[in-house]
Amino acid sequence: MATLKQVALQAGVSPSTASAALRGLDIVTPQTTKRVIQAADKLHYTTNIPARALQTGKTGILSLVVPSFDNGFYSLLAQNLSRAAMKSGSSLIIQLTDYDMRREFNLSKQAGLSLSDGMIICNTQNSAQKIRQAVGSKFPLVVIDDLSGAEEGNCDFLYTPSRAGMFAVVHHLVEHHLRNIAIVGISADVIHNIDNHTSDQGFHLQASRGMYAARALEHYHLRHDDSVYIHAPWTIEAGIRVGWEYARSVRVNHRKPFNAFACLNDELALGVMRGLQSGGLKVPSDVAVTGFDGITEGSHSTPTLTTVAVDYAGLAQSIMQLISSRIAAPSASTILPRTVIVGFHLEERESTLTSEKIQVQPAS
Amino acid sequence: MATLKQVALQAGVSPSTASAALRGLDIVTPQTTKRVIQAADKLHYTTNIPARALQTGKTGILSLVVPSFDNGFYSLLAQNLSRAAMKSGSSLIIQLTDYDMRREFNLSKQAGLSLSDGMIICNTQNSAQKIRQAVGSKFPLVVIDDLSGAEEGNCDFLYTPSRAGMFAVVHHLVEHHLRNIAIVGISADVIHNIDNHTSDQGFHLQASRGMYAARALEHYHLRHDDSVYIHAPWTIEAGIRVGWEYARSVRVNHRKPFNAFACLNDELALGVMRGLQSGGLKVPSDVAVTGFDGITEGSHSTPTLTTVAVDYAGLAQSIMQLISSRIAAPSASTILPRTVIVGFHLEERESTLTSEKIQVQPAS
DNA sequence: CTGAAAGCGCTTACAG
DNA sequence: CTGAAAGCGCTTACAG
Repeated sequence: MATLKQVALQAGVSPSTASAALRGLDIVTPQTTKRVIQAADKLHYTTNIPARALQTGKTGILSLVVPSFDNGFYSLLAQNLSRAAMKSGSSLIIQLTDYDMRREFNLSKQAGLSLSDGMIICNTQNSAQKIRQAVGSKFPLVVIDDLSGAEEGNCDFLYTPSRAGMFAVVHHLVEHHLRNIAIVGISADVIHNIDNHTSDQGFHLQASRGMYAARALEHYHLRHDDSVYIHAPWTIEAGIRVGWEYARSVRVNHRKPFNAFACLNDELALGVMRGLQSGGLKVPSDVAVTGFDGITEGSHSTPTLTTVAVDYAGLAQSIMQLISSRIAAPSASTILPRTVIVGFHLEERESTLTSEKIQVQPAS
Repeated sequence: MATLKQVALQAGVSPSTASAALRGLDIVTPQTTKRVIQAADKLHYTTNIPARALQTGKTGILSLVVPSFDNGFYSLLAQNLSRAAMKSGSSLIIQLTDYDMRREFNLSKQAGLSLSDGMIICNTQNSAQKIRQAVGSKFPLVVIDDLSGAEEGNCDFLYTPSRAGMFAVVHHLVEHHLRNIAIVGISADVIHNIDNHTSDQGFHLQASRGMYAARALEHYHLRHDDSVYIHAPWTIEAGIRVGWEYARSVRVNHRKPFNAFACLNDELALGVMRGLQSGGLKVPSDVAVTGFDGITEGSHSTPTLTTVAVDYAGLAQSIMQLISSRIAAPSASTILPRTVIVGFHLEERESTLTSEKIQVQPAS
């Protein structure tokens, strides 16, 4: 490995000049710059990152902390962020918490160390405030779907489009005459208590997405008594159970209380479809199903899944902007916390495909 | 951020002693060690990685280069490797090539630089030899399912269990009376020419897995004329097309030439099932389907997919062993190239579930 | 515009 | 067993 010193020697300049030339500083003559670059090429020089990092304090590495890749949301996030990082010349270290509180905390702590310039985290076990403690007060930090909802911790917040997304889903269902909608992934209890103790309990995403679903039902004058909310963890397994149970109750009672299941994420929706089908119900003709996230699996399932497809490229881009600006900022300056809500589009697929579609006039 | 110097001062020793103490070298008195550790704790000291790296040449970072996370194989690999790396105190940088040759080459080059201690790559566009060129001759390198099959490049090779896996699949199908087996994902041409120009064309995995499938058919005295091999890229989309086409031909000709489709990877298998079903055929009663890889989607599909489930934890562990030993080795010493074939088990699921199962005596 | 000097925070011989 | 010195490969003020 050639060093800067060798390059400087080869080019007949001092290391300082070589350094400036290679970084394209315009305080150096075009000619010398050229000479230096040629020398560098000849020697296959590449700057030693740790050495530069030691001096500048910047490694060009970003940390991404997510619970797991089992949920397609996180692997899409990782994939898009990895691309975006590469484009801006950074590398991405990806660490998994496996939904473990201590590991989440420790990984944050590590990230705040000397290795990376900033961290993006999908924290599921510790509040943003706690994460901030772990990384240190000045460390660039982006929190995705903040679990506390408190937006404390002096970092940048990024949210999936729960409000607009759930409204779009309900609008879409109503357009298709599907007016008996169950909301899967939230209990009526939580909906009722949302205003009392919103955010201090660590499942803000679930609660807020559920709440917006409830608001959307009201908005379109749909049934929204307690029986409409079906509690379930946001996993495929839980979804299967919900679908299966419902199918069983239909068989027993000879009644179909719902014609659509709006699930609060895709995993759940995928499970629900499977459960319904193995229970003998047809999707969408007996019951339509919708998801939220736009994970890849939903485009390959049988039937394919109508869902709120998050704009992952945009998500990654926003993250890079937020974090880059903090990394670039002189440490003295304070950028105030910012909040970004990601874009989406409603991906209409087979799971809500009914023959007729009507034009809906939303209630004012 | 506290520095080693400050810790030393606090503990009343020299930086060199503090350094040795913190690294647990036994050349330092237990008492002083203890004092140093206490001082470090008190000051929340953590060693500056770039500074250490500058000195030692080791960053504790490993690079993983994969094409994309769209194929569940790569995200499972990443997930398991990330865990394994964490366990041994390293971090994992994950980079995506998007199946682009230049990017694959450039990322390898970067990895060989000063940032990471070693690289694990699923190269799909450049031969191992080319990758070796990019990273430099001494850089620790593990190649997964080497695309050239030439095993040149002086690195460690890791393979998925194509031979044993395909034999297990065919054995399983035969046990279930499914003796008319199509192999999906390889053309008869390649099978015929396998011995002539095995490996020089950059799709060794496809060719060798296909070849072992062919051998397995022969072994069990099954039909293995050309019509049995169905060419298709290893993607869901291609699989859908294959399944759909077959269903159509069955409708037209009123004949079912196959009762099982053994697909060379899971993506393909998932697509085939979908294509068959939307073409009106039932899986497994009309045609059984098997995959290869054991990606998560196969446990959630309808029906769930019988597949060769690779031992991902073992895979990750093997990789860590291979690469750690090279990193630890004094640069003078040369470790000869090693080859590891990963373990697996045949995951029997619904896609091959038939009522009866027979005991097979493999042909000798 | 260019170069000599200092230093980032560690580890590694080498004396004592 | 411990410490003073040198140095890893850069960049950053500061003179010229």
